[in-house]
Amino acid sequence: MATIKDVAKRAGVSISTASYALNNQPNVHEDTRARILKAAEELDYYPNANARNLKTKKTGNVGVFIYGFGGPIFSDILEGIRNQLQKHGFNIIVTSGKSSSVLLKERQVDAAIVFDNNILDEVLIQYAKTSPLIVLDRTLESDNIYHSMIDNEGLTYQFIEKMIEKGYKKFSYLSGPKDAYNNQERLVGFKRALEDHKLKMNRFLEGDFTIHGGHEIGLNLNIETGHEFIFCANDESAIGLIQGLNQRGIKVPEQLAVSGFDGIYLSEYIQPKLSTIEIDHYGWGKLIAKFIIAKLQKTSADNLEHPEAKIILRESC
Amino acid sequence: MATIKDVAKRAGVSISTASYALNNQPNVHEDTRARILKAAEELDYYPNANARNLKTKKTGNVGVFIYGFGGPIFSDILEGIRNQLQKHGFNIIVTSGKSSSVLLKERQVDAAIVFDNNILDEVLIQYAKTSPLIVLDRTLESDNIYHSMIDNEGLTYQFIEKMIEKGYKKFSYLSGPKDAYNNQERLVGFKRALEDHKLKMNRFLEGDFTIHGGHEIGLNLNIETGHEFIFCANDESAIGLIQGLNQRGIKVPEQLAVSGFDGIYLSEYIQPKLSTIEIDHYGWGKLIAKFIIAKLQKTSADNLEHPEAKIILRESC
DNA sequence: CTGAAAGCGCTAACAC
DNA sequence: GTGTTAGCGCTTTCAG
Repeated sequence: MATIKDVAKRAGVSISTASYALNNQPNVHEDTRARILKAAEELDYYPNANARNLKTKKTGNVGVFIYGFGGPIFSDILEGIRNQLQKHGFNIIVTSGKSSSVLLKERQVDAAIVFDNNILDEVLIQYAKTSPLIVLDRTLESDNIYHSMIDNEGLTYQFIEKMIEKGYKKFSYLSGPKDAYNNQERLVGFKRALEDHKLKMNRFLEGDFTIHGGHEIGLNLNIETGHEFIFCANDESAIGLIQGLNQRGIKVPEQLAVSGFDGIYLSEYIQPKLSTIEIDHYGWGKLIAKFIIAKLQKTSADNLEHPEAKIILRESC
Repeated sequence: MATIKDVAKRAGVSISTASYALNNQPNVHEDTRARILKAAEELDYYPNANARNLKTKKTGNVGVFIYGFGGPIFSDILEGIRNQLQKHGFNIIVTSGKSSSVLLKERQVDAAIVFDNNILDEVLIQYAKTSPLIVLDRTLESDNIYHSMIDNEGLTYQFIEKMIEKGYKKFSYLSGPKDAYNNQERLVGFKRALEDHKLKMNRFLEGDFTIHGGHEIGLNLNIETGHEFIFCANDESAIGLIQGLNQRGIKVPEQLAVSGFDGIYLSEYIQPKLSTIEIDHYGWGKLIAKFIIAKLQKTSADNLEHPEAKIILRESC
């Protein structure tokens, strides 16, 4: 690999002049600059990131740490983040699992966006001592740590209230994993809405946020008398549930009403089309990235906003 | 941030001794080692990756470069790759878009796995001059570049042949984007199978690999007389197609047979269940990662295999 | 078993 | 406009 030294030698200048030219600094004679650039070109020179980063204490990378590569949610958020980041010359690096803590500890990224419960608080706090950090799935108060979260509780509350107005009376909850932050908050909103309207939860169905989990339940659920409304903690569960019900010939929403949460792409393509609480994930990603960029460039101190959401009533309830 | 110098000072040893201790080298007295480790602990010391990488010319990172974060395929492959990589102490870094070329050029990763048509051949060739590279979506012959690909053509051929044996005679093709490698190869296999059995393609439907694209077609397709078989270039198209057809009350497979390609999770959860060519994406990812690890550790020179696949006949044809 | 010192490739004062 | 040089934080010879 050619180094800046090679370029300098070939162009017949000193290393520093080469560096200046290569970094588009002024104060380099045009002819010299041209010679240097040409030499770099000929040698297939590309700066060594480690050396540069070591010196400048910056990497130009922003890390996104997620708990898994799967799922329709992350892909939208990631695309939103990427879009903004790359517009401003930052690289997006996404990782998951053990690698996350390593990259964080080694500071391989200038800023971090975290959506992974498995990363320890202390790792985050330590990281935030020097670099901005955004957490999306926990409340962790510390300097340099910022939050942006879905208003799970409020949105669920609103939604259930709307359904009550619509005449539903018998509400059940199909949950996500017990330890999932989103699930917990949604459940709180759900319960609170019912309480405030003097209703109580009909039954609690334990799911896992997956289509598979919902499907199993749909296949085996005993259908009660009285028009039941199953609020699913996310769209995937709801989709699986509906598929299972469909297979048994149970009509949604006629015999059983169902709704989801997230507003994933698929929710429009099932039958009946899923009613849900739609989160603007792509926009959320952009929002987050914009904030990070501002922080890194110290341009401003905007507030980090929360993602936009709206209730979408389609056919399933 | 504490550096190794701080640790050494606090432990009352030289920098080199500190380095040895921190890197679990032998030849350090246990007491000294303990003192150093304690100092490191107290100072929240963590090695600076850039300095280390600059010196060792290694990063411990393997990059995966994909054309987008969406889609059910990548998530499985990525999980497979991650699983293996992390088992062996490597980090997975995934990125997309402009960042890909940057990370590649700057050699921020010790090895690369590429599944993104947008990255230029020359960038890859340049990268491969020093580091192993696996391409999954193009044929690019060069030193240090390895391939692992789905046998798109062969599998499609086999599948169609099987369907011909089953009695189908009228085959149409629902494509992916024209420029997608996978799509092209599948089409070749499709046509060849028909030719070899003296049949010709009934019609060519232009899709885009998405549920949405398939759905539009399903909604608008004019149903011909004679039992038509629509081979979809991927599962998502097929799923969309079936949903569109369902909405119009057209029965699959009774009135129209459909099949997909990929074997995504969802394909089991639609009605009718989708018949498809299932690729073991997770296993593929593991395979790829294993090969990379061997290369990086120079353990062996295994051949890089191709992903496993099998034909899954469910209900849609 | 421990320390001194060179050097990885680059940036950025500082001098001229 | 250009060159000299220190030094980022670390690993690793080489001496002792």
